[in-house]
Amino acid sequence: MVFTSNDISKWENFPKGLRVLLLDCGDGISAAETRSKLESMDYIVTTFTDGTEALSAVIKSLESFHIAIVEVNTNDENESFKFLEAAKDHLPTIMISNDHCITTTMKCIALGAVEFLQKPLSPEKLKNIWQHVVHKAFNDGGTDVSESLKPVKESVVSMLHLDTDMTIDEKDSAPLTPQLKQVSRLLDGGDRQENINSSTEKENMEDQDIGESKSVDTTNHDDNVIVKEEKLDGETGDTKSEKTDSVKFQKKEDETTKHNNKSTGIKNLSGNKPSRKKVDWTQELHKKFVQAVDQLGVDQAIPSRILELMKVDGLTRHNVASHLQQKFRMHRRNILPKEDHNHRYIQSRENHRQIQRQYNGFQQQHRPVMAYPVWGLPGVHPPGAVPPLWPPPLQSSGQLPPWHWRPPYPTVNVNAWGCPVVPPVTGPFSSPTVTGTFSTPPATQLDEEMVDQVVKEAISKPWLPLPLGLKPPSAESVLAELSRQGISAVPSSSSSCPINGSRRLR
DNA sequence: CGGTAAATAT
DNA sequence: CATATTTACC
Repeated sequence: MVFTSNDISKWENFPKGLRVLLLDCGDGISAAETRSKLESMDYIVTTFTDGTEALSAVIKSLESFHIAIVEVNTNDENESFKFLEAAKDHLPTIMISNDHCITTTMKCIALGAVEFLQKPLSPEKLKNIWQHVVHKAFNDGGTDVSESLKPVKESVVSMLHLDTDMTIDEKDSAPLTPQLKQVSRLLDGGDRQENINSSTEKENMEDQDIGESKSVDTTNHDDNVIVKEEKLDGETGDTKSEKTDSVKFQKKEDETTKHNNKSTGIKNLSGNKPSRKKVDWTQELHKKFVQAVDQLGVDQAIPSRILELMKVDGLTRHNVASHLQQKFRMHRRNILPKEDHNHRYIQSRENHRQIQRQYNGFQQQHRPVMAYPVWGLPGVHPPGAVPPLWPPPLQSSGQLPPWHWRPPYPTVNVNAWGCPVVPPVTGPFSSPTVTGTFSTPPATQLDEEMVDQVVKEAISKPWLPLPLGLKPPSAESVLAELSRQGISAVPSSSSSCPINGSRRLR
């Protein structure tokens, strides 16, 4: 697996080191108790009994706090509220109290507290407060947010860059910035995008948001839609020549099944001027491509055939050939060594590449959710399941990024609190992401690093044959599966020859 | 046509 | 600077 025991331990320690400003204007007793609880969480606590001092500390950033927790004393609330109002813009501020009155709670929230916690505090309640920090760091960008949150944001950003970023289509790599403008989709009346979380705007609501929902919960949320935006080609002066017309990649969903189409890869911009060139190999498209190749069998996967099977209008044989060549065969060669002498060379070279390449570009964009998603395509047409989402649809609000994938470079800013920025997701979500993605390679003795490399490779390049004994389904199995699903043959034109073996003449 | 390499675009 | 995709060629 991708995990090393080390990583896991880091996970568990995660929120550790969060720097908390604790303000309790009342008796020092409850403060001491609270402090103790916070410290038991491994947070670094600094207690204040004077609101003004506390505020001063926040503003001067003498200490870099990540979050403030303020005790609301039933008798003297004002001091607390005063602090809250002044500090809320700088730090996410949580109010705590023995007073369980809804009015008090409401007031706290209304005044800008990110959360109101009833005492007694419990580890459960304290465990996730870091989420407010991240939320604040992100959504309250600009302004007066405490400097201490900057590093937090950077860390998270770099982490998210891993996968998030690209998912949203290079241009608006702003998923990280407060304004995640999902303007986009000016295209076809498609509008599948069911929800685009716009947690961004209206900062005023923001706080309440959190308050109500009880916690920011950056964890999961099922897949969301990808904000995909068709590039309006700068189609400048296309007046003559390019008879671009036909090139609208029509995605004809062969699968009539519901198929939640998340980011639609190729979309025909309504009325757009057909993009003349440049095929966008998105999930949809690639998926078709892969299906086609699969059906044909790697051996007979030949551009023209693939093209037919894909049934994508406007796609040219060349596009396909190129994709095929570049994405499949090229790699296959490097991986499936042939000559012994060259072997070593190639191998090491490949390794080297991997290390350098790190996560970016194509690979990043399309990090598969499953180890061998596409080839497996058990669910190509299956009415119910549409498994392989090549470029994983993480996105918007609570996409749960595979944070566990250690970025190649230091992502976690040392100034940020805690070790890794891996959320201590404890819910049901954590496992799915992490597990079952691929079978452990039989790499008994191999160095962990190496295994890691290989696995990453496999994960990141679904179009490749699996290394280390993992093998893609045979064409037969794929066909079998297809027929099992009632798709015994490819309909219409030419190909209805389910038996891939037969090559056709043409 | 199918494959590649070189050229470009990102 | 590396990768993705398109073009040019064989």
